[in-house]
Amino acid sequence: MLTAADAKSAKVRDRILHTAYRLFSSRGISQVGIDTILAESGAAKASLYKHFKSKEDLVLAFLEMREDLWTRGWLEAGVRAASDNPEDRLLAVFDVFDAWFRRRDYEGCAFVNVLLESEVNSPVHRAAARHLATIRHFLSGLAQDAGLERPEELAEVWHFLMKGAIVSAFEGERMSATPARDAGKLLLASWPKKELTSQT
Amino acid sequence: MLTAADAKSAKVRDRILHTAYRLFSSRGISQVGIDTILAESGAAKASLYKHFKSKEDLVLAFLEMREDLWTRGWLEAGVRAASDNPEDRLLAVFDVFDAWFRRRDYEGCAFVNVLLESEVNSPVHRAAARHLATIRHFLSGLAQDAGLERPEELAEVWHFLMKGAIVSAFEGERMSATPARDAGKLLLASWPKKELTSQT
DNA sequence: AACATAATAGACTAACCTGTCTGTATTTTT
DNA sequence: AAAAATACAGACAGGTTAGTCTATTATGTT
Repeated sequence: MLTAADAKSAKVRDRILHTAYRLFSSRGISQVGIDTILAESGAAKASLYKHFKSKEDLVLAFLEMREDLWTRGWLEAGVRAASDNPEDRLLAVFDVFDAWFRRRDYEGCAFVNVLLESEVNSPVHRAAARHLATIRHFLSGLAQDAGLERPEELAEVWHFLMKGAIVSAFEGERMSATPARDAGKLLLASWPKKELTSQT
Repeated sequence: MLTAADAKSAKVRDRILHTAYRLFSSRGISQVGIDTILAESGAAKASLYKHFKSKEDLVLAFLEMREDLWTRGWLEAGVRAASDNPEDRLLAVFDVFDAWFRRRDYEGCAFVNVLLESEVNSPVHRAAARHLATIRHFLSGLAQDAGLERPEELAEVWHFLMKGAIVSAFEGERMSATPARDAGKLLLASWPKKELTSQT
């Protein structure tokens, strides 16, 4: 049963997690201390350690939230809204990225950032890799729908272009979505397509 | 005049820098403390701060050294040794990467790592971006030699594939050089080439 | 041999970090 | 209204960090 006390407790957890989300996204994990999160969320230390057993646990929750909000709620939704055609949807990734890179508060891809700053094979590192695989899974679905051969290999290569453009944008090259999109178009044009076995 | 005292002084500086190089390369900047570098190099704290005015200064020296050893001494040299043909040299980047990714001590690209873990617009961040631009400059030279149109755009896209493969390898996908190379080959095949204005 | 230079060793400051624990106020349940 | 659960505030422990400073030792120069 869901009591009013539980609801309030969840509220504090949310406040902490949302503050952590904002701070971790923009400054990275190791650059944000527990105390900062507590100060900005107005929560007490005991509350944090009631809802999360450690900072690492909070980071894992942040990554989950990032997948919800960024991967699914923003990237996938934006791509699906852009077109009904699977090939166009693949290209639309870079249109969505273009708007992202131009944001003044552009902060790079949290999954890549966390992956590179965490210790190899640590739970956080593995989680970041898992969330990146989720993105590739979405891409290979699009490639499959587009009737492309070796959809998983295309997804991998597509992800190379995405990650490369993300890093370049972080270098200050905020227009990098355009050449990435163009390269993607060239690739798609020469990528082998499956024969249709039946027609309507 | 170069005295023997200067030579000894330079020796200590080198010992510190080489140790910093090894540690920064494998663990990143913020995960390596001054004390660790001193302990492993057997140098004294005063010696470090005699030769480098701060940790940031040491990091900048590390990045310079990384360009010498990694970019020029390893990547560029390896690519040039692989072939005389400019297009083949572009593809050879991924052959060199393939061996790199398979190393047990593969530690990712130090420039990308440092770029992502340093504060935007800080001296270290800008230096990392500068060293990445050096790599692109090398690539666009190859593209130019290959007679490709818009050599700088090809270099940018090529760098996307490289950085994407580097990050993927860090996720654990140690075979990522192969699809990157294949995608590069496809791209090269459809990339426009300059008309020859004269022939021998 | 005397002097100068530079290295080593390590104490120390002041600031940060994560995580525990104590006490108090607030709110919810009974 | 009493009891239980939770949040808040903050002290505290035990660790790390970058950088300064003081001695002492070793080496090179004159």
